[in-house]
Amino acid sequence: MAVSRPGIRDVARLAGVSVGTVSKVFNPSGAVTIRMTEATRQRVLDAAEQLHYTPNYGATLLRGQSSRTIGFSLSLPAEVGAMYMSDYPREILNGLGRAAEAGNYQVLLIHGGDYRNYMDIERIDALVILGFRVINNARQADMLETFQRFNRRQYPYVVINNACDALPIPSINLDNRHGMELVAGLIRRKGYASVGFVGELTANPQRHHLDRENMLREALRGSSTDCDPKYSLNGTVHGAPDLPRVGLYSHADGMEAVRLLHSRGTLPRCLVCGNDHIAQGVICAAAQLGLRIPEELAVIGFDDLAYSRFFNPPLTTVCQPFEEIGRLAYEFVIRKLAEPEYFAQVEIKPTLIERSTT
Amino acid sequence: MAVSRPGIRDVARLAGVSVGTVSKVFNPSGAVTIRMTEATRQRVLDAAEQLHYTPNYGATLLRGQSSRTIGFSLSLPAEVGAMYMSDYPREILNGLGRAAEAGNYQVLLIHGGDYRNYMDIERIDALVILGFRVINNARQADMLETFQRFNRRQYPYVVINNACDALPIPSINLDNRHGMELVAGLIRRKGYASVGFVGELTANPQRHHLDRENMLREALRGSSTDCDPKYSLNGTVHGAPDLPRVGLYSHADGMEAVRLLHSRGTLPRCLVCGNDHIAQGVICAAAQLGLRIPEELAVIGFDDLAYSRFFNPPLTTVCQPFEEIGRLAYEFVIRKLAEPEYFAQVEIKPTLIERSTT
DNA sequence: CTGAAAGCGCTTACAG
DNA sequence: CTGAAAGCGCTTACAG
Repeated sequence: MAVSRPGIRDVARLAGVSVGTVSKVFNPSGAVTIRMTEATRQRVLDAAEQLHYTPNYGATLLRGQSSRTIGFSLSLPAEVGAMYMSDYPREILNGLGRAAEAGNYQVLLIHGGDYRNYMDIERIDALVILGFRVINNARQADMLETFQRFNRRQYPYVVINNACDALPIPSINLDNRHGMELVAGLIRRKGYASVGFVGELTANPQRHHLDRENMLREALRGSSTDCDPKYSLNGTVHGAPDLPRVGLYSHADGMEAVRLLHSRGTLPRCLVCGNDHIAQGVICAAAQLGLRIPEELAVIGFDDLAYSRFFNPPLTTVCQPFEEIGRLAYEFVIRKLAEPEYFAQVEIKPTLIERSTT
Repeated sequence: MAVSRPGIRDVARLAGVSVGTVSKVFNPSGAVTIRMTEATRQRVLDAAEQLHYTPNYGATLLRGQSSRTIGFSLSLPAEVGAMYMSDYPREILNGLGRAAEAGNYQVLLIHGGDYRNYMDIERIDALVILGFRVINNARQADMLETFQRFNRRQYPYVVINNACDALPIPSINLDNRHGMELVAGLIRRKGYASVGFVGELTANPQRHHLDRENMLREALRGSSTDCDPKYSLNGTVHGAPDLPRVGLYSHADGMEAVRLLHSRGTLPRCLVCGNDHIAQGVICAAAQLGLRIPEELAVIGFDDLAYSRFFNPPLTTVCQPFEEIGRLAYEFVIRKLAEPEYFAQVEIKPTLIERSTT
């Protein structure tokens, strides 16, 4: 980096044009209304090539109005560690990344609490935050204050999985209730006699697991299916180890849940799982116990990860369109960039994918 | 962004100090040797807080020497699409990201061919490239030229899975041969009568699958195991569809391979798979055919993804320490940043994890 | 299109 | 520590 690099004046000198012209060549969408012939443009490009000139990013950023960068923040609770991308954040990122690429934006991964000031310093134009809703989040008060500030300044940001109920924030949320209604419909059709729900076996689980369990129970109201709580394990479980969170994976929770329910004699006919990781653990443990799926135990997941169709057996699950969600997040902030008053809370409808575990 | 934001002079005025002092507070490791009392520092911080001042990133970048940003590039071939992060890149990114976070660096995801000039424009301090070696890579010549330029300028970069044989480039590579020797050792111990290899069923597969098949065959030389090519499917397969690459997933290749080998009557006693995705597909298809694993068909994977231990049955596989590789990549470029002459080609030894598919 | 210049918001060297 | 200033490498407004 110590090497003295050519500047815009060097290129201008070599090409025999003014610096304004060079600037315009490298900044065609800028405010300056210089018009030039293709021959002039080519002469500038040739000179730049010859000198190995590239515009300095810091200077461009300082003078220009855009960093052409979108931040992506995993606002994880402290116990997970600030940087841990599991399967579904990765799929959202793929959708966001491809949309950004098409729009000539880059994606900056932002660790930990840093996301709070990247727009202040103009390092990013917009921010996509992936919410992570747990029962006890030490960062809740801090997030509330941050989002209030963002709103006051009309920053272009959006939260996927709204993690802040106390405030109306721009967000993209999955309609969990609709998802559980689809699941309940399947259970009624199949006529399973009993149903349980498996979430995370920890005192501080993600809230959507608790929500989904409640919504499932409500959707099954009036049916002949037995939903007694004894069939379910979700959150703090007496007699179960509080499983340490390893990254964002929860396969082990599914395995442990099956073992516990089985040993207690309360394994239901069908287990609905808070996500596909848990379902994979459930299938793994059930197979080890010699249970046939779906004849003796039906399993329903939630998420439809890229590889859930290759489970043994292939998983029946609720499909979240993750890449689509990533793309929508991109479009959301781009629109907000153009319309400072724009506000929305987008709701996404999941679908049900029936495979071989039901 | 139209709002006029407070500058360093505003803070200096309010705190009753010089701009140099403010700069030093926000830039403690800078070259200037201003010393101040804790009381002065606190006064500056209070003034900044009151004005909601944050240093402008563009100006800092222009004047300073570091962007404190490391680029991460997935140099995928065009047919995959420029932005597609599958399982193992994600795990490498997690390792890189956490190391970067600890070192106060950010990670910028770089799409497509852009990685070629991000160091030129000083947008990033260093670059980690994840190589993707296919038989025919249209970008090969371009990569060669790029790496030559990087070497000439002593840029801090490192390639994980060296994708450019024609040039000595700083790299971190897995010792595939060692991995396949471990696999061969297991096969000898188990005494499997016949062994095949399943890679990607496409005319343009990843080279490491072909390498691994060859290395396996060499490692089994002299054993009683039958390695006849009829048991293997890797690359172009006559009679098989050329499976379109969906992202970087290859589960479908594993499924298709089992169906084909089975219908031809050449399913071996043990299938070694080019990666765990293929292994998952193999298990899924074998179960559908009613084959018992491992009694009738043994399966060995490669990678040890985070969830391979939860396959049904849990997968025996060669373990790549992906997060460790990400961390090593970080340390590599940080060292190169400090020692411009530093060069290395690091080799990583995989280990064998025996679970229930053998 | 040119050419000379202001200024973005910082860091740093300098004289005190 | 202060205070005034140069300068990083650009973009842009201005007069021609």
